[in-house]
Amino acid sequence: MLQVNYIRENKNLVLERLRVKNFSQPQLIEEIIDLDDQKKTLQLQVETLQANANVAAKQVGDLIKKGKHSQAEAIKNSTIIAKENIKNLLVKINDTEQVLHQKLILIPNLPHTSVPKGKTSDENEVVLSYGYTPTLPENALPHWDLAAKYNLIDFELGVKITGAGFPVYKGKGAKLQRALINFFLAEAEAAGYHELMLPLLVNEASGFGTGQLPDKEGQMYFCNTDNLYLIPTAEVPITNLYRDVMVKENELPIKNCGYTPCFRREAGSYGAHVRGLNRLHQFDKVEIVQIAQPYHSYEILEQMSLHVQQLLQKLGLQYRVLRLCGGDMSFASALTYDMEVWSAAQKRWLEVSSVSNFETFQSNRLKLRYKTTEGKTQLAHTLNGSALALPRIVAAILENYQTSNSIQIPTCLHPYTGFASIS
RNA sequence: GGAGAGAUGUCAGAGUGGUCGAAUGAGCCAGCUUGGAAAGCUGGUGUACUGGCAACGGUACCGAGGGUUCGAAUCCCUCUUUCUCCGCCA
Repeated sequence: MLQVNYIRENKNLVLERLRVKNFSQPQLIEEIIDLDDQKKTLQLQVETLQANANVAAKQVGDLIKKGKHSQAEAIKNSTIIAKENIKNLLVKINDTEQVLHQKLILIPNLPHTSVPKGKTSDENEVVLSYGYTPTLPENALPHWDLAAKYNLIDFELGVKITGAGFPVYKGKGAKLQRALINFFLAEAEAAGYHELMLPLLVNEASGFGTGQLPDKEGQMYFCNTDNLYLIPTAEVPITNLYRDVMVKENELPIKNCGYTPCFRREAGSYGAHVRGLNRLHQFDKVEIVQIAQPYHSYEILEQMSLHVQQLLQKLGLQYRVLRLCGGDMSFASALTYDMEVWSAAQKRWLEVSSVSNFETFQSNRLKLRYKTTEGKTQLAHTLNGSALALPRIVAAILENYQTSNSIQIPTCLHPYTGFASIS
């Protein structure tokens, strides 16, 4: 959520930046400023009345103490009208604020100046490519066939007990999952992240704090009886740990990480491109999250991007880094890098990580602030990234490391799997 | 799930319907003191919105939301949450 005062003071810049994100309702900016003006006028009125009422109430107290009851009664009567006015004005202010808020939360975050213009993922900018395309054996298989061939993942069993998109990992397939999680967590810890184990269900305030609500309500599973949402990413519980929190500047940057399953409804996405592990309703992910001073956040974004890239390098996967264009970025992000690995048998890029700087967009909703060493309070910047999401990594490992009769496990995982190949 | 007791500032912890943004203590910051430190002394020390060029003001906030009242931290209602006891349970 943007700050009203920022919008007011930088109206033209805001409008220009929103064009990069292809924002379709620029008139909202003017409406927001108008509503804020109205609110201020009303607030000034009501506060004047309240100040008078406070004085009057004090006078009544004094007069009663001095035994001047008739004078006290006179003042009492005179305040009754003012009270009515205050009440009405407060209702008006509340209404205005609500309309203002409703409009404000429709404004996406402003993209960073380096964000390319563009409407679709075709216009994302390839920042760098790394690694070589592996040479596969003649009869190379896509990962879903490999998963069946080596009895690693059972998609049909998942359909039976839950539904499509909830695979059952078996034997070495399950162990590979556990190994990847441990590898990712160990790497995150080595990079200075503090490990957390988190609730998988969150309340509405948390969903709002990180921007999933109201924007992506339909993407989250919802437990009606208890009013809780299943988390679509560990970003939600981790970042919301700092909702309504004031941190000290010398504590920054705060680096947290956590492994969680992630639940996404992915309503309306079916077909060949979501086959196998390409898109799931439940998947595992290690997330890294940082809270930083505004003047450090872009440097930190690069560090986080590097951290993710190093994971991919250690896994020996060919990847590329994209800077998302305005049209492909998320609502809340100011700058996002997507990492994609090459899925050699499917012959396509798979997104395995997304690293974003939200600047103050989340922290304004969260009321996550820090006190500078000079004693000023200001909103912190929040950043997060997947490091990494498992299913597509597994897909790429299975496909890229296949031989005609086995799958070789990347060396960095051997200490975690306890085996070097699957056959 | 049932019964009871709580929720006050950074923390601990007072608080009679008016003099309460809130005692007291600790912490923290600054100054004095000191060769330096500790102790001691003095002063300061919440957040949000808002008026004003500023100096300096105003309003709101005692878990959240309503209500009673001229006036609410204090009384009433609802909710959230913590603790204790009982029940159930991995």
